[in-house]
Amino acid sequence: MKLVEVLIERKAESLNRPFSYIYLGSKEVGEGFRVIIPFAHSKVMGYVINVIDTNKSHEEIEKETGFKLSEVIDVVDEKPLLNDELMKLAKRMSEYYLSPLISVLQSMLPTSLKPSLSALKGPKIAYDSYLRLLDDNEEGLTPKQIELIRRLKNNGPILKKDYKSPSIINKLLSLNKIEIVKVEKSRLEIPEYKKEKSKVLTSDQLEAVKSIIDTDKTVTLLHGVTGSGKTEVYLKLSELTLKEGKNVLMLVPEISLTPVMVEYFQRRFNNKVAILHSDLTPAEKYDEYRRISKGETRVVVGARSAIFAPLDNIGLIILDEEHVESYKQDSSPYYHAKDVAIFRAEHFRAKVVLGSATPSLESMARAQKGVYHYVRLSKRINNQELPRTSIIDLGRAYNLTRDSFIFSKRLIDELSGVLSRKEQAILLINRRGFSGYITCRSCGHMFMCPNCDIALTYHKEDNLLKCHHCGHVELSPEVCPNCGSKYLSHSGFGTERIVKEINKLFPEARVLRLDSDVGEVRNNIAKTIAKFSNNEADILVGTQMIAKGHDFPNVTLVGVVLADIGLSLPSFRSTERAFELITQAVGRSGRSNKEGIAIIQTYNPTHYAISLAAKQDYESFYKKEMQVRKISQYPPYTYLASLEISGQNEENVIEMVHRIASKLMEQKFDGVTILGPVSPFIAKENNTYRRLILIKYKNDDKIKPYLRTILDSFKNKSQINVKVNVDPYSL
DNA sequence: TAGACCCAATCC
DNA sequence: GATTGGGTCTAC
Repeated sequence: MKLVEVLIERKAESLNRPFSYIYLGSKEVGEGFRVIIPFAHSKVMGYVINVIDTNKSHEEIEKETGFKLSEVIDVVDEKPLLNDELMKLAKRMSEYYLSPLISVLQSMLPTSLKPSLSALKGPKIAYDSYLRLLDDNEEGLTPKQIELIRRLKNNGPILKKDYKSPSIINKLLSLNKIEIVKVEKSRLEIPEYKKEKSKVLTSDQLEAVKSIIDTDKTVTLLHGVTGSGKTEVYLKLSELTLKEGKNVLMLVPEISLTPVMVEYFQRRFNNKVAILHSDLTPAEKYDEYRRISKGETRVVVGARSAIFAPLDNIGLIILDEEHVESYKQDSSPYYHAKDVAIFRAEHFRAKVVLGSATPSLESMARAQKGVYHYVRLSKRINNQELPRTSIIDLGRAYNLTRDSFIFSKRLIDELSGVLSRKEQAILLINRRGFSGYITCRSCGHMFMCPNCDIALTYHKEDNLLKCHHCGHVELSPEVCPNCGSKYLSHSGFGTERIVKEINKLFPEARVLRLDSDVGEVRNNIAKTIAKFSNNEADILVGTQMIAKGHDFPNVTLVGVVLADIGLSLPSFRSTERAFELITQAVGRSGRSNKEGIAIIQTYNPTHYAISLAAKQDYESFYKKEMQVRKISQYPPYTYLASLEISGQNEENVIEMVHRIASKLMEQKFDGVTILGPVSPFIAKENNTYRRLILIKYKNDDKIKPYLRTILDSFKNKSQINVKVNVDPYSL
């Protein structure tokens, strides 16, 4: 008899422990197999983490453990889902991030292979059926049958669906003249490109490649200004890695950047590329995952979750635009793709390359300390000039006209210049929605989400108020429900408002809009970007997603419509984020032989994040911001973790968070500071109340195990949930 | 007094 | 996280 220990698919800390079952069947089971089991009045999927063979009887085991044991209903898999390396990785992540192992596994695997009952409804292997010749003896056959036999003889197997007459196929099948062969097919179509020879590198690029190859450090920070040709360095390094017989994992920060990167790799390396990101359909993702784990592909390109690609024998992992926050998953299981990359690289003795024009302070600090190897690319290819940049102070009346509240005189002038020269412009804003929030001008009433503690956002397109956190939707009101006034203020502005403003000022201009609302529909991002690249529009209006990576040669004007948004967000990273966004946006302008300019509109023209971004002066910003971090003792001077307590009952949550905070403070760990309890940015979401405790620490060897014991102490409390976010980005 | 509704307990 | 069952509320 087998005693099977399984993790349950539910991702609550109170269920983060193995449950034991009896297995009497004859199928193979072991670590990494999924099983279907009864659990608390329902059926669930379990993930086996241990199997014990025993001679003891059912009753004896129950007496020993004190549990009533149920039987495994069925074993789902024929072999373990993950190889040794990935299983060890999952365990290491679960320890480092203090996240339940089951939720790490859930996010590592494609939907259809997750340990979850719903996965069973997911896609299966797809096949193409081919007709293959067995016997070419034509005796006694009709002319039509002979025709098919000869076609197969001359051309080899053909797709069954390409041959229209099933009766002839069936006849020949029954005569054993032909057979049907099933071949696995991939449902993701990756376009083919003409193969290209590798480019001749500049001396800077060559030196960078050489230095990365030579270093004995695992991680290299490749710090290259925008337009310095980092991509060519990636490609050269990949070429060398592949030559050595090792494989390459290439990460990009946004799904929308994958097609471009895939094209680069396809042109160089001939159909060896697989794609992995969360916008593939479940079937496509399943096929790519299988293709990779069978070793049919040697390069994987994708966004954050591609870091879990079941690629073996990895020699090189590249994170392009390493500073981008989307590499950090800020929901359970919390992980940063950079850390996972390093974990995997250590296992394979592979190299990690972090590329950026504006490295995160954390990475730069590590490079300066010598933890990472540091390589600088300081020249733009072809010695292109950086765009001329102007900061426009929106607080000065003389910068504005009566025609527009949003665009300054200067920006309007530059836009009309771009339009008349048939060039292109990008306008950037970092918030979505038509206007931020609606308020009543008479009584100040705010329209709030009934489930969450945040304001509803007004969407012009469908005239609805939407909650961006729980999905609550309501009709946009005509009058204030509080005082009956019909004067409602639509304040703030987003991409929709800007598009409307352009339509008013330049009715003839062709405008495209790109933000996460547009991007929700599959492929829309790629389509919009392709249209803009093809000069099918004059102006592209978008949120941060257009600031990164894309190379639009005809763009000569970049406008940051309101640089201040983001500066005042309640996060110690907001200044860094604003600096990066503006720097990257400015770098989009003038990427070919035409001169580019950038206009930054702001109410804070003297803020160092804005003035230094305008000058593209990373070094000064780094120094300045590091001082700020040092004074306030934030990363990279300390590590940060947040402990979240949540539950339906607000009073219980508050009482519990205070109890834990004082317990933590009593410990008086060396180099550990406890902050809070604090209310998070969103203190109520979906009728669940949340409170946070922030923990700053210099090293984790005392505090992490202690946090583990706190989590463990909640294993029999289900009204209150606890989570720890290690290295959090949003609070 | 049945059905609706809420909450806490339990899960091997 | 899902289900259950028991307690309380509520409408006729």
